[in-house]
Amino acid sequence: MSELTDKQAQEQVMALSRGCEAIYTQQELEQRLREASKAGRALRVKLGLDPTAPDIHLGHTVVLRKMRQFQDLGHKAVLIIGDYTARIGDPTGQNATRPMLSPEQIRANAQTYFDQAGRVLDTAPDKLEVRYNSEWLEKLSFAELIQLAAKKTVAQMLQRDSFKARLEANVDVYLHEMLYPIMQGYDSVMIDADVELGGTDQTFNNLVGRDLQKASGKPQQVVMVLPILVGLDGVQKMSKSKGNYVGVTDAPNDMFGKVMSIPDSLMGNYFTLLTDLPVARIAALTDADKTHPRQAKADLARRIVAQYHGERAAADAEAEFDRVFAKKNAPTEMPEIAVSGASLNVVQLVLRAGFASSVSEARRLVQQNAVSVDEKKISDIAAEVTLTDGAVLKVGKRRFGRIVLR
RNA sequence: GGGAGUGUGCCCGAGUGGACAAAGGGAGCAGACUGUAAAUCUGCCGGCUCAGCCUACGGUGGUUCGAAUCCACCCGCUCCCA
Repeated sequence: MSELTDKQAQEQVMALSRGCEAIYTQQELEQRLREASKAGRALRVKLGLDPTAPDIHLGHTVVLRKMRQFQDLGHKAVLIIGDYTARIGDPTGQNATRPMLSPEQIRANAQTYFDQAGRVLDTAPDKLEVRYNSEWLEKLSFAELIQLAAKKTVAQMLQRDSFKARLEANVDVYLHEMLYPIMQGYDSVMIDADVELGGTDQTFNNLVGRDLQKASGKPQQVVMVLPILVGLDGVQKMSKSKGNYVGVTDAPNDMFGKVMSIPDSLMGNYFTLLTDLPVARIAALTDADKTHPRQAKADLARRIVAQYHGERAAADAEAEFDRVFAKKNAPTEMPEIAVSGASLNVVQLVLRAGFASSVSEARRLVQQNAVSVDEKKISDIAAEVTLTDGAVLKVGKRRFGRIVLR
């Protein structure tokens, strides 16, 4: 890496700032970038991982993409697997009874995580370092822990929003929860982090890292806070349990369709956080007077799908989407419904296809005029459907199945 | 340790002896309208061999012709005092 000019340094800071909710501090970031280039070394950019949630969705990629940006500028990603933290309990106090994870489970989760995160990150050995925090936390003595804890005051710890809110709401805050920020901060000390990335919910923890580094006589890390991505419903944060997510392993067609279903108001946000499109372009795309929202959204969907499946798959997904939802044709590929005999009751057919989880539900769908076979609506629950090989069963707007005779 | 509350369907929440599969809201599903957007309107929203039946209001047992509702014990959660 050659030494950065003033202009280059500023440009990098500008680019790295994109999408960030906050940076502590931007000046320090610029300074760090300059120092690193001068010394010919890569910055160590830390990201802490919870090894309990290995399924990566677009929400996780916001931070991962920021990490990738650093890698592309020649810096090193340092992933910290919070195996020790996970062994002890839940850091947020949300699920008090989270089961402890065995080392094997943690390794397995971490592996899944890398397989998926590798779709965003550069996994070249010189660009990625992986550490487990049990490596140093396990060795920490009680006395050392007390010394660390002595670096922070109770008042400082109570500044954390989640603690404050819970105290005010009379919800229990356990003592050990106060130690999580300390442990995570200690991770930063141990790996000499130059920068730490994290979502807004990690702001406090990451800033504690700065404090502990300072107390240890080390340079303080720059903390870059990224927003929590809103899910497909446009309201709640994206999460698997809320079902409002797009997984990085989702098939191209699903990905495309899911993105098309987001509220228009969310497009700007997604463009900014999930694509590399220049800000000016995004402004034009999200201005309804300049671009029809439908078109802008298809553009967004195409770009996102392309990141995970390639341009070709993205184009195919778009064509398929148009075929099914704009032109109302059956998809080219659909699950098979294996049946036998000459005819079958509609309700049973819907059930067999797996499009309803109970007879009642299947019956309701039929009564609500949601079921058709080869484009012909069937609304009588007593109707017998003549089984033809290759006939298409459609339930609702998006569930299709092809009848296959056995 | 003492006292006071509270536990209802996916979630929130009303219901305090019969008309309760249980108000209302949210989520979800379906239909209309559309751009698989938003907003809006309509219907559905425990299960089944579906004009009927079964299971369900923290658990067990009891009172009663009849209990989500009353009683006893138990379990969980919360608050106050110590």
